[in-house]
Amino acid sequence: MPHDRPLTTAEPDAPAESAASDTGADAAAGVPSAGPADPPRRSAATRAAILAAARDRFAADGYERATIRAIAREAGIDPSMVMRYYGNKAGLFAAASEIEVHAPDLSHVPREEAGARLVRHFLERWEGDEVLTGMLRVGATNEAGAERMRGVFAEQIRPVLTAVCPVPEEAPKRAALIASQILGMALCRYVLHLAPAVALSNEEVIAWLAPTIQRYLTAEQP
Amino acid sequence: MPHDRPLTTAEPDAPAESAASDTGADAAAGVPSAGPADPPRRSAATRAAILAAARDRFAADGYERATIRAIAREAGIDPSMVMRYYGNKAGLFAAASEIEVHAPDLSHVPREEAGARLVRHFLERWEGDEVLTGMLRVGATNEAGAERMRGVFAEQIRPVLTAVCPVPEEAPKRAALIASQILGMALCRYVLHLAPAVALSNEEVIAWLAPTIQRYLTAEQP
DNA sequence: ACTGTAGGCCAACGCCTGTTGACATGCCAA
DNA sequence: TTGGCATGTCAACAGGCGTTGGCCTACAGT
Repeated sequence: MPHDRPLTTAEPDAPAESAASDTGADAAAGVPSAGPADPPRRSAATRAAILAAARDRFAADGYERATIRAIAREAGIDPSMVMRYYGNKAGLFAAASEIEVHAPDLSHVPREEAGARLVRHFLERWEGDEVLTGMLRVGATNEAGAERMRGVFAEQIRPVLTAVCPVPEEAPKRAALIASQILGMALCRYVLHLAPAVALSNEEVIAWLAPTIQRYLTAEQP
Repeated sequence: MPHDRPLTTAEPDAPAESAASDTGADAAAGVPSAGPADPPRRSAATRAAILAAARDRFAADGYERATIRAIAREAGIDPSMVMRYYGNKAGLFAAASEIEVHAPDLSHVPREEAGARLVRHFLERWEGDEVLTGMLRVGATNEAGAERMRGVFAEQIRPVLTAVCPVPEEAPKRAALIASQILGMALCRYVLHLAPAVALSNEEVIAWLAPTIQRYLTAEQP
């Protein structure tokens, strides 16, 4: 049963070079010139096109239904190019699923406004970037997607809350509670399309959820 | 692109009979003898085995990765039997994904205990039946799965809350809020396996979530 | 005892998938 | 000018998928 290891091998050999030649692999990661004197690779545009198409297809179709052929077609290149630049499908996903949540700095926000601030930020974030919805989709079915979401939680959400948490040891627990409410609302609105959840206005969502988040963040443990 | 209509055709021709002979199709739905004088079909055991295996595979692997061949293997029969009894993969999924949430009757529960009661019920429900986790998984990626979850919400969750809602018109909105928190926690604990969410004891979850649910249920609109 | 039919298996179909290797092209340095 | 190498295309591979139709077996009604 080869599908028992969906793509847990993504990290080890993700940016695999088929030939030992690809020195400019980081160009696609957002750092155009990090090496000592690397020539601006002509393939940068293609890499970016592949990555954009991959994000699009993964977000819309999930991991399994998003095919390399469809991604290549959308990027306007041959499927074999995807393999050359990203090794295999798992490697492509690993590269395409790097997401930035831009959690707001709460240390200069009045304590009692933190909840509303958080909810509003994530609401806007979610509606402005369908990749987040896609990650939720993939994270539910695919182990690598789930791992990516755990990473985002640990590296981007938890630290922000730890900074404002009176008792830092409680931060992970409180962060998980907050994540559960925010992800749950995103799931109902943007993935499941639950009618009453979709019908809520953004301001309604904020008004209802902010006190919840506020309590998870600052109330003493029950 | 044939995968643009994943299985929205599930409902129309789900229990398709290949030959016009299968009069006992409802036997698998839990009603062993509903017809006037139907002979107890010998195939009932096979149908049940297929259904059990299908629930298992769909829940563990999601819709796309759960293959008919694997389901048949687990049920100990030939893949073609699945087609005979359930028409196609979409029909099998439609039959296998009928879930009963058994939402508790809240009309005889003290108003202020309703939140805790709900959280406890769903927590136990979720831990006792991995099919619920599977539905969450499938609902995130697959349109038919999402439709099924919307159905469960509309037919099993909303009515229970409408019965105890002071202003019945607000019931859908409040039900959606409650669903967002409960599904969100289930997502973090049982699907994403977010470490701090998994680490929470059931009593902790209840203590934290009950006031939230209670407020969504009974507080006046903000 | 005979026969119709439901239950079940087997082998194959056409299609799509991820992945690979051979081959063309064009840029850049020597 | 000539070589090497990055870029890219094409065609094919092996395998898995959902699905189909034919064939065998055994039970039930007459």
